[in-house]
Amino acid sequence: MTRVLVVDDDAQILRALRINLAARGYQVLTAVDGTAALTAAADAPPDVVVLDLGLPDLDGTEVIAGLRGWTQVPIIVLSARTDSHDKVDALDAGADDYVTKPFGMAELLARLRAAVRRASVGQVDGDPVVVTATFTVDLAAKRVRRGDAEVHLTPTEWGLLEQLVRNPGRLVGQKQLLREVWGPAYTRESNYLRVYLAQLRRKLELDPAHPRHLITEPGMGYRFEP
Amino acid sequence: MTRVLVVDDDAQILRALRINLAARGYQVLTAVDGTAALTAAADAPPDVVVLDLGLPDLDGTEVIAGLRGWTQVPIIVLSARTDSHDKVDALDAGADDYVTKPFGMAELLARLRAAVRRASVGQVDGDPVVVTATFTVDLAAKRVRRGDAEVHLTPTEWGLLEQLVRNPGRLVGQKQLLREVWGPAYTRESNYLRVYLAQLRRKLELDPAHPRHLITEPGMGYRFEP
DNA sequence: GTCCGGGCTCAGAGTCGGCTCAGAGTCCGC
DNA sequence: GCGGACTCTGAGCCGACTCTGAGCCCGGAC
Repeated sequence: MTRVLVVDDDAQILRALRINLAARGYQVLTAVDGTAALTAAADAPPDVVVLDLGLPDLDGTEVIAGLRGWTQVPIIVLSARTDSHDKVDALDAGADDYVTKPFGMAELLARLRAAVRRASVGQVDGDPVVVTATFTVDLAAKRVRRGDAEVHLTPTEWGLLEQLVRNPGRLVGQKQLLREVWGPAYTRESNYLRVYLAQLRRKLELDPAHPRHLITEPGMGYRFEP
Repeated sequence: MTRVLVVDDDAQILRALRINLAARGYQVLTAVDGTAALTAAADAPPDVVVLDLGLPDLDGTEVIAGLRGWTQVPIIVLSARTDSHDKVDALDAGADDYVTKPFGMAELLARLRAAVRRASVGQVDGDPVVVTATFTVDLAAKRVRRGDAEVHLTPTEWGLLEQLVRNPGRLVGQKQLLREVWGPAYTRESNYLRVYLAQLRRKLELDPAHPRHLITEPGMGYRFEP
């Protein structure tokens, strides 16, 4: 469960955030001033901090600095100040995001999700890959593996596969494929597609005669089925 | 140098951003529509993307999804829409931040700094020394050892090796290598690559004719295999 | 049943990209 | 001004990739 530390001296806002966050399955911790926030965070490190800038005891940037001294937890700043100077200060002090009051709850929640997602992807280091039952495609590294073995693809084969994999489950038209891989002058050479799709299937499919992931849609185009 | 890809169909904004970013030491790449943005990013991966939502060809969330399919690069969305619904959609699609037009340049720059800082903390991992079976590369000290002996590299050789070693296991395109080592005017001189890769292999590989770490991907680029 | 169009497979020809080597040009330090 | 290192260029060779054409299969139309 994701733990959110909400820091605000306004009981109204605290209440509203507590209810909304709890309803969405977050575990909510609260603090009403800067020192309480710092001790609470040190006590039980949260996954994300929502921090109001107008605290009674400490300046907002001090709280941010206090947290940043030892943790990279995402910090979303709330503030009534719309002055760009305040925003710049808070962000440069180490905040991740800055939302001005009055704020929409939907937007705040979306920014919260974005911050948490970002923090969590940073932990797993691997490249994002598309996986099927028989092969895996690493779009960033431009690599394809089938089981343990690396599969070598030619530029054309890779271009074709990339187009299909970038639209998982969706039908990609013949013209579109031809345009993206061969260029706009080749949109009628649909036989190229047949030849190279056959090669891809031979390299990637378990049973090339009955493909399960690189599907032909007769007369229309092709589809990659994850 | 931090590379920023700015995507906007408004020439005014493109110009303003280019000037402001370049003045602060960023390297600026631009694209005027979604497909150009996706190919530009695949061609030369930027460190951060500034993306306008109102593009002529693709929907903003499609561009975000297209990037998120293979990279975790920070995406800052620009938009004239203030509707919270749009913000939620963009953030949930994978954007990192959402700035509404008209925006203050100081604020945008601060959010940009925040996004880049965040992305860079995860990367610092470990020592800047890359080790393979036959040689070791110390990126910080700019030294290469092969067994006990120090190997001397010329500036060009080093630039090439550095690019490859900084992307271990990943394919680095010919254009990208040429741009990074020789400059943007040389992106077609792929014979340079052959000559210098051959030299590197002669200096570093056990069997230069059958390289195990500096791999050619015909028609696409080269790959460093740790 | 026959015809026809779209799709699959296979094999061969031509081209293109990649490797190697050697030599000329250029830049820098002494 | 000289020497040496570095960078660039060109030629020959080779292998791989791309394209093309022919034959075959399948399903639908007549």
